Amino acid sequence: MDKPAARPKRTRIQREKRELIGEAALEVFSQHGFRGSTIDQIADAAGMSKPNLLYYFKNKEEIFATLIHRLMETWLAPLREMDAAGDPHTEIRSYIRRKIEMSRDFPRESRLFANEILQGAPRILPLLEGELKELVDEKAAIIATWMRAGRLKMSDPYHFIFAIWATTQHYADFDVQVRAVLGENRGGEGRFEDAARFLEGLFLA
Amino acid sequence: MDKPAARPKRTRIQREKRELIGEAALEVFSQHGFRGSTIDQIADAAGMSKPNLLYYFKNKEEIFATLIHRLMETWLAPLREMDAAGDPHTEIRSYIRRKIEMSRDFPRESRLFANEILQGAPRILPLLEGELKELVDEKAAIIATWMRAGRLKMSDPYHFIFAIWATTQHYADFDVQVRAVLGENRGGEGRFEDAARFLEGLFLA
DNA sequence: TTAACGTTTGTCCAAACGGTCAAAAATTGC
DNA sequence: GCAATTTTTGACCGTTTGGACAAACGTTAA
Repeated sequence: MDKPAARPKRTRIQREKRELIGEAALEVFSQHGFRGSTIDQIADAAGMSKPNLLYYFKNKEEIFATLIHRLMETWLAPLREMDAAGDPHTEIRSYIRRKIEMSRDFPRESRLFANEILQGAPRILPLLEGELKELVDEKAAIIATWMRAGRLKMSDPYHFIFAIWATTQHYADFDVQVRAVLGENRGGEGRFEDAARFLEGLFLA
Repeated sequence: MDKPAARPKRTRIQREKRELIGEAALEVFSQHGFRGSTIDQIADAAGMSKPNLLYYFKNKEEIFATLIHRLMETWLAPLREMDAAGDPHTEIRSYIRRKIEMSRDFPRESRLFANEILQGAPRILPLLEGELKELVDEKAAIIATWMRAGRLKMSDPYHFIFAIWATTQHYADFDVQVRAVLGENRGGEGRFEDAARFLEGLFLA
């Protein structure tokens, strides 16, 4: 078994700077992808020189890996909260709400994640096959129970979850397209609220 | 007004080679994105030398632009076919079918497109605001008519279309994740058929 | 045969990029 | 105040990359 690579003790400055770099890297990576981003761009965005940045992260890969692994937790949190003991409609509704809010408030994170998956998830495939699959298996089972009990319209719980992911994240990942199509009038901030209402209707018919 | 840049007359070899390069470029670009792909990779995939490739396309940008513009037509075709005179349920069902089939049969095209949008659609934004918006406006109006006539469940026609896009394309763009979650048993080719059935149920409830 | 034209390649270049290093500057602990 | 340690930087290096170019090769038709 691998030890979890004893976390190096860090100074206050190190913690702060790594945080600052993470924020800058999120901005840059989410806009240009891994290969499209340069260390210089990230260093600029973080207000420091390239060698200085490389004092805190040993290379570009490590910045990206740190970012995306931290992101996975945030990303799965809403699904984790889905409670077997709760009311099905309420649970699904608030899951959709939370996911739409994440698309509205953290579009960069969503795009970073989408980018990684699009490229074949080279860095997080094990997490998808392990942690994510287990979580989805668990929640799909709950949803299946709800459906069998007649408390939710019958359908395939896995594809049900996929559909919620796809539709909610669409508003972050394909934001440009959504705004282009909605145009001036309806493309404002209200689009997230409209989307949320539409999706509740769709999934809780 | 701009003239449409009088198309240069091409020899048979030029047409064939440009086609060959397009196919190779689709393979490479859809896997690594624009910045992540090199002209050398594309040339290799097309079985020719880099200078040879650059004899047919003046630079990397032109290869990509040609690809994505050609792609747009294919991509919008299914929506174009939606017929106001047809039966609403039949029309929607076959639209979903066609879109799922495209995800299954042309995942590279889907990913290339997703990549472009994710980066902010730098090369096709005008098309999204023009041609695409017009098409969607037209079809959303048809759907709205169907809804008002009680022939389709009432909802927001724009978000209805977005949801179909998001869910169907999800099976191409997030394929790795879908397969990771479904696992060995259900992750086989049958997943597209399962998805199609699920989505018909979802959208035509 | 040869001139004209289309195609292919080896070689080369400048810029961009990821990353190193040693030395300077700032901070911390005593 | 001073030594030890941490942080920051300018200069530098090797590699990759997009692209240019001229020369060679092939094809066609008078």
